[in-house]
Amino acid sequence: MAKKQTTIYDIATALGISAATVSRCFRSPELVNAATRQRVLETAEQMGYRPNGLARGLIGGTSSALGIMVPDIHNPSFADIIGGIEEAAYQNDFALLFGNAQENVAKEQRLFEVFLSYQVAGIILLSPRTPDLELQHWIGAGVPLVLVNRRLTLARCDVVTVDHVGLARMAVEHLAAVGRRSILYLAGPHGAQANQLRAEAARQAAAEHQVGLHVIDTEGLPVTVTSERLMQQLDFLPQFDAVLAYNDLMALGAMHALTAQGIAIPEQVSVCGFDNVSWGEFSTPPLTSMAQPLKRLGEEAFSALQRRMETPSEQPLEMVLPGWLVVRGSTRPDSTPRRPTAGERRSESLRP
Amino acid sequence: MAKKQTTIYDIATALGISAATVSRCFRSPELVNAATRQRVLETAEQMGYRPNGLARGLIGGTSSALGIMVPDIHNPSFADIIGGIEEAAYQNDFALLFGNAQENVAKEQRLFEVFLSYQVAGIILLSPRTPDLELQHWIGAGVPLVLVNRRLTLARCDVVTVDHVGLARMAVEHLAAVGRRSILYLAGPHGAQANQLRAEAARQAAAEHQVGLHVIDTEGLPVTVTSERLMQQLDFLPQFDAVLAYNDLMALGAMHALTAQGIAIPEQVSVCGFDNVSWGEFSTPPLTSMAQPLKRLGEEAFSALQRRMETPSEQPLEMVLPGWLVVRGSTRPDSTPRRPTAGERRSESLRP
DNA sequence: CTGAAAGCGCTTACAG
DNA sequence: CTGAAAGCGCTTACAG
Repeated sequence: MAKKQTTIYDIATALGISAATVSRCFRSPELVNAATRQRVLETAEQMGYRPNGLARGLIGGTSSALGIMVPDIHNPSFADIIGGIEEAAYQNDFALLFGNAQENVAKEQRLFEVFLSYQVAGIILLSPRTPDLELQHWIGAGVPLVLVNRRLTLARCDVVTVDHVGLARMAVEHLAAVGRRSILYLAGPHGAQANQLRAEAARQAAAEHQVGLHVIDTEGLPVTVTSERLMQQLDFLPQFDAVLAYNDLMALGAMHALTAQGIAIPEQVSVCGFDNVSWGEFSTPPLTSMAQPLKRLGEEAFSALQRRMETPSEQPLEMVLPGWLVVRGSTRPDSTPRRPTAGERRSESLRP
Repeated sequence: MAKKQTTIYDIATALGISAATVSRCFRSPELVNAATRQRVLETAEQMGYRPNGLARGLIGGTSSALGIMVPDIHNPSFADIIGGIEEAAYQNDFALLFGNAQENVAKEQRLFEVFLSYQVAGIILLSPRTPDLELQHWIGAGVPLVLVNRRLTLARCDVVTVDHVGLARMAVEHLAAVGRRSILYLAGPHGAQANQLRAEAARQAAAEHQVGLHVIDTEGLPVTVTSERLMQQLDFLPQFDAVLAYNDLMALGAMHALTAQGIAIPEQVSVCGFDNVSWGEFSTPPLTSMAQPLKRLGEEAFSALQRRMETPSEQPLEMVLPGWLVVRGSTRPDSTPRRPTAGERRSESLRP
C-alpha cells in the first residue's frame, strides 16, 4: 500500500479527542455523545478512514473472516453452494478466505492451517476428502466448524447435507417405474462420501425393486474415458437399460457415447444424472437429473456456523435437505422436444 | 477459538530465551544459532505453535492475503481462472480473500473496501463492472491491482486479457468460411467489456467479409428467455444462417430452440459459442466454440500481481493471451457423430 | 460521556 | 548471535 492509512489516532488528533472515543463511535456508538459521534463520523468519512481488520482481529483473537474450502473448484455444484455462503456471509459482514484443495488431502490440511493462522471466526468445509480420524482432530482445534455434504461417524460436529440416500433411492425408483431392469452406476470420486452413499443406497433400492445394479468405477478418469469404459460394458453387459451417473457431466458423456453407438435414449437406455446443472435441459434428449438445493445448502451452512460461533456449547445439529427428481427426456418414454416447464427451469420453486 | 493459541512467548518462556529470538527462527533463521533454532523449531512443533497472520500483517501494514473478486460466480469460466490464481497464490504462500459481486457495482465497491480493510497485499479483479472512472480511484488507492479481462482507457494498471477482438474475428471468419452469410450475435451483459469488444469486432469482421450481422440484446435475460427472443427473430429475420453467442450456455440454448423448431444444425443454421466449456463436446451436435486459456489467464494475473507487489514502480504491463477456435459439429458441414479428438478434449495443448 | 493505559502477537531497528 | 523495547491499529476494562 503506497499511501499511509488513516488511523483512529489521526481522527482523534484532528478533533482533539481521544482515540478511545473514536473507536467507540464505530464499535459502541451508543456510549458516545451524539454530537461528538457525528463529528467523528464526518471526519472519518472525509479523511477516508477505514478500520483495520487485522488490528481488530488481533484483539479478540478472532477476525471476522470465515474459511471456506472446496475439494475441487471445477465441480459446477460448488458455484451455487459457495454463492449461497458468500451472500449470507457478506450480509453478516464476514469476509471469506477461500481455498481449493484440488482433491488433495495434504492441501486440505495446509489450507486448514492457513485459515487458523488468520484467526478465522469459523470454517465451512465442503465435502472434505480428509479421513474421519483427522477431521476429528480439526474439530478438537476449537474453531467453529461446519461440514457440508459430509457426515462424521464419531465426532460431534454441525453438518448440513443433501439427502443423498433418498436421492439415489428416488433415482432408482424412477428408473424402475419407467420399466428399467438393469442399471449401470457410473461412480464418482472414492473420496466423495456422497458417492459412497449413493452407490449403496442405489444398490439397496435396486435389490428391493428387483432391478440389477452394476457399478463402474471411474476414479480419476476424465469424462471421455469414463464414456469409453461405459462402452466396453456394452459387450460385457449388453442387457443394461439404464445409466445412473454420479453427476450430470458424466451422464452427458454417457449419453454422447451411447448415441454414438446408435443406441436410442431413452427407448433402449435411460440416462439419469445428479445435480441438475443448468445446461442439462439443453442436451438431446434433455437430461433427467436428481436436483439438490445447492444455494440453500450454502445458506444453511452459514446459519449453522453462525449459531455455532454465537453459542459454541450448543448441541451439534445435523440438517439433511431433501433433493428432488427432475424428469426430462432422457428417461421419459415420450421425449418429444418441448419447452422446459417453469418448474424445471426454476428448480428452487419445486423444492418440497 | 476455544483453546488459547500458543504464542511466541510461550515458546520463549519454555526455552528460557527471548521472544525476539523465537520470532527470528521463523522470519530470518539465518540470524540465529543453529542449535537454538533447532530447539525452537522442535518446541514450536510440540506446542502446536502457529504464527498469527493478523499480528504479522499488522506490522508491515500488509497481510499476505490477496483479494479476488468475480462479477458472477455462476459463470463457468471463472472456475478455471480462479483455479489458476488459487494454485499460484497457494504455492507462493498467499491466502485468498474472495468476493462475488453478483453483477452489482455497489457490491464491488464494498468488497474492495473489505479487501483494503484486511490490508491485502494485492487485488485481482475479474472483469469488474465498475465504470472506468471509479476504477481509476481504486488504482489511486495504491494497492497493487491487476485487472483480468478488462482494459482501462486512461489509467495505467496491469492488465491480463484474452484477445477478445481476435477471437470474435476468428469466429466470424470461420462462419464465413463455412459459407454463412447472415449472423445473429446473442449479446452478453452490457457491463462486460468482453461483450462490447466481441460485438464490435464481429461487426467489423462481418463487414469485411460481406456477411450480415444482427445483434440481439439479452441483457439480464435467462437463457431460456434468450432462446425465445431468438425464435422471434425467425419470423423477423428468416434468412439468418448462423448464431454466434456470447457464451456456450447461450449457444446451447439457441441450438435447443432451433432444433425444437425443426431447423437443422449446422445445415440450415451454424452455431458457435465462446468459452469452450467442458460439456460443449457432448451436445447434439457438438458445439463449436472460441476457446480461451482460462487457467493460464489466472496464472498470468497472479504473476503480474506478484511483479507489481515486488516492484510497485515498474511500468504497468498489458498482456493479451490468444484464444483459439475449436471446430465441432455445430458449424462443420460434415457433422457425423464421432469421438472427440484429443485436441478438442484437452484444449490446453492446442494453445498456440 | 470521556480519557489514560494496557494489551492482542508479532517484528525490527538498536544495542550489546 | 541475542535481548530489551517500541510499535503496528485497535479495543476495553478501569477511573473519572
